Amino acid sequence: MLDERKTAILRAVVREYIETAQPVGSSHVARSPEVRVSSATIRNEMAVLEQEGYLTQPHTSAGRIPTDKGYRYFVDHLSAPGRLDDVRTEQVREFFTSSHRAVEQMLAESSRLLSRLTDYAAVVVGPAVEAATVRSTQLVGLSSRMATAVVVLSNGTVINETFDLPEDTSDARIAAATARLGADLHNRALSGASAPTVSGDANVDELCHRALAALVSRHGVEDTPIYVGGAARMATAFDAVEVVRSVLATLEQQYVVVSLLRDVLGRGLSVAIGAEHGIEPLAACSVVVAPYLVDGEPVGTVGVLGPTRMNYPHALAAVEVVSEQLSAHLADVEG
Amino acid sequence: MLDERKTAILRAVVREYIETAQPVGSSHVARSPEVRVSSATIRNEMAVLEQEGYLTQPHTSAGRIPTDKGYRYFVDHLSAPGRLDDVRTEQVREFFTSSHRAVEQMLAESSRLLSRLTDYAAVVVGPAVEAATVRSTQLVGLSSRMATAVVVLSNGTVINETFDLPEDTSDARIAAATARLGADLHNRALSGASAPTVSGDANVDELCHRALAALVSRHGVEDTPIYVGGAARMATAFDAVEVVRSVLATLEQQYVVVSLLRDVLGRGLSVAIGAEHGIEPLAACSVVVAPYLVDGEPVGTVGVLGPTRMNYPHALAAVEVVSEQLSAHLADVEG
DNA sequence: GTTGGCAGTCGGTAGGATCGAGTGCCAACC
DNA sequence: GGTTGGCACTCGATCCTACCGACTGCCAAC
Repeated sequence: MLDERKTAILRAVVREYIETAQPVGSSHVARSPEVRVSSATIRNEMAVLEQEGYLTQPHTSAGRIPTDKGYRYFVDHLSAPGRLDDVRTEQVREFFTSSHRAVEQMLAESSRLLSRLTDYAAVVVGPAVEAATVRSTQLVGLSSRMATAVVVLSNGTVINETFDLPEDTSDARIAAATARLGADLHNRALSGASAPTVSGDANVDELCHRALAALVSRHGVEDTPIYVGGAARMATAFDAVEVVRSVLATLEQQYVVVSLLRDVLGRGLSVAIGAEHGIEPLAACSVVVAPYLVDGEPVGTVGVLGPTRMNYPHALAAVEVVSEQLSAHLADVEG
Repeated sequence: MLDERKTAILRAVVREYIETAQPVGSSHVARSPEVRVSSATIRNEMAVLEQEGYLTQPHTSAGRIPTDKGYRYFVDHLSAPGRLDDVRTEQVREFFTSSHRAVEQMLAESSRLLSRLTDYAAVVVGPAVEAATVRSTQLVGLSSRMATAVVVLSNGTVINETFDLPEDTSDARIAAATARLGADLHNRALSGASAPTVSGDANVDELCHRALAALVSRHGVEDTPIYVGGAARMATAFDAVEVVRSVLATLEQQYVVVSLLRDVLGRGLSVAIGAEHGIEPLAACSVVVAPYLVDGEPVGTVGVLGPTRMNYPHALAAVEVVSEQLSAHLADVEG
């Protein structure tokens, strides 16, 4: 735990660095009104803060910048909760009252909204397939050889997969299989679904089996869809083109992002700073995430991805508001 | 039309510049085996090529780089058709024989494949909703207030939208509306669908009306989904971070990309170089596109987006192969 | 028409001087 | 003993200069 003066100095350094992206020196800190000692004293304190790992120097004779540990202390102890300004709050409210699209589109647009609010990239992870139950199942023949299986889940999402038809499949058999699957799956979780009970017709059984196999095998946790909004803003956040490239490349790997955001699903509004999340190409990034809830249960997450020197109070406020509003509007769907 | 010698020189300049990204001087061209004159002669010829707008100098005393017009002449007259090497061809074939996902996933993965093949960003525009007919319609109640409408189209894509339920909607009425919509829409194009014929039940009519309104209003040409693969590779193609940012920002604007790729839908395999496509933020980019066909009709497009100094023969070959394979595999669905 | 030669241009790089923001340390001070 | 002003020192950033080298355009000779 840091004493009051170190606290004030650390806070001033973090604030200043977030704003200017320049290493901050003792004289800058001395100008801050909440620090009432001379720059010499500040220098001494900053040296201590560096020894203890809260600050670092890019090179001798430069100012200090916060380390991951420094940012961590800042978000845990030094930053006020943070509120979204009225204009932005209004934006969010207006967005959610006017938007009435399918759940998938709503999530995609939420990610864009969150990105606009914060000027960082935003990520939304869709509701977990496992947690939802099946509301409706439908098999539709597309050609003599192929069909598609469509499932509507209780959370409002729709998943579909195509599969090959067995020989000699008639429309009647597809209808029969639809009915059978509907009965078997209704109000059950898709993930737990086993092979359907055997009917009299081998062809129908085979149909059910293939449809179910296609659906289950391709909609596990790793396959949960993600929606990335404002990826272009990463290019403004970092000036090293190589960092931009590797961050964007990582964002394209759906399963990495899903597992990253899923990790924090149970923790409520939270922050992962720099290397904390353990994904090496994103070591220069911080993530602010919050789950959105349906019936009090977390089912998915929204998050903001920015440089470690992101504006945490603002990002936290934005993520919180969006996750709340999203929860409220998804509750309409599920309620 | 250029004489043979100018042709050879222009070709050499384009090839060299594509490879090295450095302005190429007369002596470099002289080293090319297909040019059998001295560098002095080449200098004269290059001066003419510059006057005529095929080449330009970044500054005096630098080599020449091709202009958009120069690239245009190159792709129209100077480059061999281009074949994909065997390893890559095999990759494509393997990809398409092993991939049996829903149409949407197949398109998304195709964009990633194309990006891997070329090392540029790739874009796939989904099949036009207008061209497809309805195979199946289903309304599913999600809560007492909301329902979702799911439509399977003949091209294998599935679209869905949620809408508010009127008061006092029973499951029976939803079923009735499903049946009515199914009858009205079956084998028709969704875009041409008008309000369904009036039934005896006002609530059912209202249901049909709302479902149809939600579906039609949000699935026009502008709303066609796009799949962008390998956007991160734009960061490698350009070193100016500002260009990267504006290109990525443009790629996020779905309707811009859709209209860009739709423009060339009827033209077969084609190339838009630099400013030709008229989208200002993409002036530093070229696009190689080809439609994919179902029943001989173009329904969507695949394309590669790279810097104007992209490897056109290679990109053309890759786009062509992928569009062909995609057509063939979508034919399975629709056939 | 082609060519070798040559003067001239100009970006890029290397070396050197300077500047200034910032540090660590120390002696003096309260 | 904690705090402070002062001071020597460090080191990146900036600017200048010189220089190199890759070009070009032009011209006279072939």
